[in-house]
Amino acid sequence: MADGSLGVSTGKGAGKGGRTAARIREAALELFSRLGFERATLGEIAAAAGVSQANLHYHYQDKDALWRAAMLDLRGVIAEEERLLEAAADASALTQLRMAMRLFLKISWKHPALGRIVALEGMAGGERLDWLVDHLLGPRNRRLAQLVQAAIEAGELKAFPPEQLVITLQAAGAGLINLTPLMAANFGVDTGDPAVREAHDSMILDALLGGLVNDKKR
Amino acid sequence: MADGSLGVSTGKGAGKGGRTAARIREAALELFSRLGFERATLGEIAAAAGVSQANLHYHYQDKDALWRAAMLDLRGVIAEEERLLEAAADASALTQLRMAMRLFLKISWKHPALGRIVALEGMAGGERLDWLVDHLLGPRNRRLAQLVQAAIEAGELKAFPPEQLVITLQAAGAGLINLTPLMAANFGVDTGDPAVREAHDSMILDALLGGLVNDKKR
DNA sequence: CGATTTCCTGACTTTCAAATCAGAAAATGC
DNA sequence: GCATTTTCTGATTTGAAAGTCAGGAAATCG
Repeated sequence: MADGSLGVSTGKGAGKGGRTAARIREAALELFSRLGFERATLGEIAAAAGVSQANLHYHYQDKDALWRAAMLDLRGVIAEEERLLEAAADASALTQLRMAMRLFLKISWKHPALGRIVALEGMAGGERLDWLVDHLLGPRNRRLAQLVQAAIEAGELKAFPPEQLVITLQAAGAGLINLTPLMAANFGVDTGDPAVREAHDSMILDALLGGLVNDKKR
Repeated sequence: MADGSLGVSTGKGAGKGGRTAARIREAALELFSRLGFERATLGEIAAAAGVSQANLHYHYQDKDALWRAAMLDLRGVIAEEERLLEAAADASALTQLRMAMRLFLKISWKHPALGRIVALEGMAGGERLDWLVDHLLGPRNRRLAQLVQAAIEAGELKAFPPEQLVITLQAAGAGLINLTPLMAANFGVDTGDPAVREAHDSMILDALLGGLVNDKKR
């Protein structure tokens, strides 16, 4: 049964096969998100996963299907974020927003593929972006925009267009993480260094987000 | 044959040949920066430029050479930025930095290809990124980092790692511009709208950069 | 155990884009 | 005008990656 049925174990003897499919998706996610859809070849993905190239076609019909399956693995990441945020639904909008930003940074360091995919496909447009908006990004972004809107209405945040603010905060937060190769090539800075990461997070939280807050509330 | 309509060049003398090559580079820059090197095909570029695919190989040896030639067209953009900044070399570091940010936004709206290229190749790494750092990005980024360093030493800016701040400000400033297709797909927002652009620029300048400045200087 | 299904691979075919080439068209020079 | 060079194109070749397939290995089941 080569239907490429998402990581969830189907019970019975899916032990080995499911793991192989998962390894393939992991390798695919890494390469797709770093290089983009066309630049990442099935040969590379197969090699990274330690399987034959033909095996990719056993588990997934074609390259597009593999791409979608790999992207769906990120749904768990988004869901976890949502779960944690809902636990704080009672706090002020600004507090929730700060928490969302912290979560976003944490997730971006742990799963850099998500931010890279947004950047890659968000610039290119087309069918894959539409698919991502439908299946992964749309609800999350709209929810965050509502949160920003609420913070503005509560007078806690300067009045900028919520959609633009959401996207810009994400771009600012994920920028350095996405641009790890540039940091290395241009400055010799290693973003794997915990000191770099901490400096980055406090820069985003203290400085950037701080600048958006209404002075009277600071 | 095809539709050789483009024949009549308005320019005189050596106008035609140079103009054709320039049109090819323009089309190449747009497509390379939006889609990335491999996703952009020579066929598309040729069609966008209104010439045959073989013509691309007449003016440029191969796809790589065309890519580099298209990138070099951006040197003029960088040089212009540098020229304007040098005119204000006497102002305080913070003033220069604000000016640099304004310039960066203006340039990013006018030449969105530059920001997209940084994002695309800066994420992927590899030979093309190294080439870009050597020929286009390196000096500019290091100069900006020095400016930030000076502003910090003058006590005008909070003390964050200059390289990280430079990259993050660029990511924040170009984020929405790069992600124009995402803004359209996810929110139906058209970044061509002047109102959107103005709101974005003031958001970046007032809020984000404002947040980085030392309170005592505000 | 043998039978059956699931999983996986090497070898092959197809497809598509990059690169080449011979020569036509247009510009330039005499 | 004719000759020469430059510019450009259609047709073709080349190469690399996607996709197919027959069958082998391994797990599962009676």
